[in-house]
Amino acid sequence: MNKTGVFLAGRMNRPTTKLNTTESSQEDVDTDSTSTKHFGSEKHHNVQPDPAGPRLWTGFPSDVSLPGIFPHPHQGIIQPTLMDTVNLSSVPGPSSSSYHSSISAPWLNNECLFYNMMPVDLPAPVTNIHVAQAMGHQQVWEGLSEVTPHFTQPVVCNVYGSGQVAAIDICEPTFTTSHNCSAHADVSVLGTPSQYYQAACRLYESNMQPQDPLGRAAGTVCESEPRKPCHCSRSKCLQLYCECFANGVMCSNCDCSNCYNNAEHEVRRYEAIKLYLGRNPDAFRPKIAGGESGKVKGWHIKGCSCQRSRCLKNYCECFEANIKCTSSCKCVGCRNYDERSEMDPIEKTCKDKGPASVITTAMVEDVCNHLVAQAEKAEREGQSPIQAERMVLVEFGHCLTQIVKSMFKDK
DNA sequence: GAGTTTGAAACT
DNA sequence: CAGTTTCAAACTC
Repeated sequence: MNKTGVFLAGRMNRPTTKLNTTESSQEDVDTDSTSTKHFGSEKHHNVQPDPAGPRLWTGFPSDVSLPGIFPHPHQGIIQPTLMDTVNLSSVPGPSSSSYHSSISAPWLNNECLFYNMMPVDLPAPVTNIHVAQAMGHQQVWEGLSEVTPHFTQPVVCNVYGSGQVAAIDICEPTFTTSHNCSAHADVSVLGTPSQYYQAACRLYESNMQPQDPLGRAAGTVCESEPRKPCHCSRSKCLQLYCECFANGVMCSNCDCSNCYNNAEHEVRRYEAIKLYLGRNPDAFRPKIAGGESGKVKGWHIKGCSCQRSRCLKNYCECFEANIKCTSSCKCVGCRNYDERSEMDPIEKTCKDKGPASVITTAMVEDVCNHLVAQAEKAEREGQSPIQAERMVLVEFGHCLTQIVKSMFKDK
């Protein structure tokens, strides 16, 4: 069971492969075979490699000039007008869902994005710009948070079947409106899948560390705060059952057996990470939104599903996180509700509640804290008033997104 | 410490 | 998407 600080499981993009950590299938998850499988091999995705190379993107072609778009090969700007020109749903490919299998809208921190792409039949010439477009368009697709292109984190982009991957470190994001956004991108092609894994994991690890008051609670193997050891025996600590793995932490001083969540099993660990990110880009995100600042405790984005504990025992993720259940929860007979919010006095259930019970006072306080924190951050950094305002607005957008997701998750 | 209960994750 | 199984943490004795 995952507990406080464990990560959000949101919209699923289930692959056809399953994560199998049993002994009988260990080899399936090992080295080359899985690299091929998880990188969308021809076999797995029924896509034949293009003899001319990847059709979507292999980096910045030296002969492509994009004046005004990418000023130079390592400092690009994603133009807003271009973002609206590509409709991914209309792009032919083996699977429209697998084409843009994973890109997440960052919520609270600078964690790494893993972005997988299938080589599809895009009209030539296809350039890196299409990636930018795809990313921007996907952002628009994903919802409110996604239309705010807060690309503050590195992006690891894998072009399926191409044998090439790229790390995109996008910085200095700016935000104005959902149709007017830009981001500066530093893009470099990494090359082989193994390089991808290494880069992905580096970024994953580095960005899982606590970074700011709005960041996740979990750290990495190098975390400074003590962490409860896991006791996994069957999952090899490579499933989300394992708290360490779910928190993006390598097992250390745990009581687990047959653990693969360590540096000795990097490849397998990366495979698992990538698989879960492929299924769900938010797989390693905190389940508890906000709640890192002061007395405000945040809220459980997905909500609990308790049946018997009445949400009064630590079996309940909300209770254990010391937060109240909301209408996002599917619990029955809940006693862990915010008395300041509307709650069915008879059933004491969090089901089928309106926004009044979704937007709890804790949420409101939390949002306010976040906005203040953002303003203070801007002040510390000596940002201009306009930039400070922008930062606060971006943060507000993030908060709203989470609230909206909570409200409509089960609707 | 062993066994049971619980609910999230994984699977069908 | 609902039902079932698996898993590991929480809990009880």
